[in-house]
Amino acid sequence: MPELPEVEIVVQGLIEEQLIGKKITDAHVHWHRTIFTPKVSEFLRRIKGQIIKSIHRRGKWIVFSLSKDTLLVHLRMTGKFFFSPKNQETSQHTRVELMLNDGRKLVYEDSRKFGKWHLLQSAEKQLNEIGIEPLSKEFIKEKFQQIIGKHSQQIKPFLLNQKYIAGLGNIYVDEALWEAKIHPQRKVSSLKTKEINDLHDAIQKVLTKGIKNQGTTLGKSRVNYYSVSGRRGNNQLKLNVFRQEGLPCPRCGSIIVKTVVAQRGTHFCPQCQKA
DNA sequence: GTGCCTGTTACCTC
DNA sequence: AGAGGTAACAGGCA
Repeated sequence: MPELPEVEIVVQGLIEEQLIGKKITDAHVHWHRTIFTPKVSEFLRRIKGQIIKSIHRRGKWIVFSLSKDTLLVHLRMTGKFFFSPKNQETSQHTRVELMLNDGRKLVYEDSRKFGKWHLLQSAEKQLNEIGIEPLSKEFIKEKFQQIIGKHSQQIKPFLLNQKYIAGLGNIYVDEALWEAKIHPQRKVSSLKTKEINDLHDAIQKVLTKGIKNQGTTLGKSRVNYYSVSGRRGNNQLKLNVFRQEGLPCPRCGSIIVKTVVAQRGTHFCPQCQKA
């Protein structure tokens, strides 16, 4: 599910729902392996009584600054947050609940159980391991050229690797490569300066558009992406290549194809994006 | 029912 | 270093 735009909308939703300033009075963990660090018993003991001071996004991580610790949450494929009245019955896919001092609870649901929580004294180590924020003012063309360097890898797995650029996933990588007219299997080292610059702009364009459209919600079921307030995104209606195989390319009219690159379903226009 | 697919990442071997 | 495979899981879909 969630890539940078979706995580950004989730963070905005948590803030809109007035989570900042609330105290965590208690916590329930229904699936122990969601809590990656520390042990569940210590997690419960430590998180109780802490106040949520601020919330922001770094790559695909949600970063909660608490009174004493930092809580990092990665939604992976199907993680989602919403608020419920404290006495609401726990639903099937609820993995963690944080009881708040305002009569509500913050519910974390994750049907596939891939999501991970870390409660840490400092999140520096985890957050320093990931690459540059593509929507930050530091992400300028010269910087991107430098990051691209002379890697021999294919461009698609390079962009998916969080240690180079933070926050891109399968949807937005396919969209950005289409936008920049670059074949997903081009070697990074073969890209010309013009192509790198085009790709830089394309990355910012597709992410900004995703945020503007409130994220991408594929399919109809509950396991897909929904905002904190339960809204679907709209970006799935605006995609140019992702899951558009068999349809005409919006730019040239050739038929969009789907292949596998780096074990991931990959969509591109064979006419606009030459190998 | 069966088998295949999925928006993420970590880990393994070659 | 990087490619390719597998795994963690559960549900949707043909």
